[in-house]
Amino acid sequence: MTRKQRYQYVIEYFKKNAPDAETELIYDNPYQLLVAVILSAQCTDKRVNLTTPAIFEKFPDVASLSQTDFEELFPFIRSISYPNNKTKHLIGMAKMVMDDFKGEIPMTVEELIKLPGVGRKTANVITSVVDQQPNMAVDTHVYRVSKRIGLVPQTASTPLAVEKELIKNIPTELVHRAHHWLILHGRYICVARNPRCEVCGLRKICQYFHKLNGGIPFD
DNA sequence: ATCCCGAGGG
DNA sequence: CCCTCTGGAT
Repeated sequence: MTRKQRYQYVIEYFKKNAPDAETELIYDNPYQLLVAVILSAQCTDKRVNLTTPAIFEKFPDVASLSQTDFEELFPFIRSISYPNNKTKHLIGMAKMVMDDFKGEIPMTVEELIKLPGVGRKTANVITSVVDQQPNMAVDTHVYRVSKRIGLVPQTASTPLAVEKELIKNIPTELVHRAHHWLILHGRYICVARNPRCEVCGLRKICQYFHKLNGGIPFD
């Protein structure tokens, strides 16, 4: 099976069997989305949603967030992974937006990754969701699933390499939906440990499944 | 007990 | 490339 055929198969599958999201990050504007995504590392959306309302009430915009300090913000972040780092990142991010970007959250990947706490994955989320740019955020789910089902060569060993490969092969108009599909498939079916291959409609073309089963297809 | 929905730093 | 940060989910 060629790579192109593989993509066609996977896209057709997801078009017919789009996974449903149980929880999504809750936000009203780009500022809130940026804060939520920074907080989401190694943490469920559900838990992030539990903490953000209080943060958004106390700090309704970048300007107010830029004026707080560690002691004031930390309690809001306390129950999320890496609270020390994330508290510093949020304040640093807000200060830089005020000082270097005139209080407006920048909307290019190159500018966004200059912000503390914002790496390539976060920058791709912001630009694609807020500005509909055809960017692919490669988090651990997208990375794992893409490699398992063979959308990218096994030699693609970094998130950036996987991102380039996916962007090269997925039609621009489908990038946003494909991102969603891969995330949710990874979150609910193709989980890191003990993937639920028995309920996965992609196992027929899945290299990882075949490897787990000694190269013998399930059906 | 062990793993996990990134980023920064050495 | 490796390590660290960390609480919560399971």
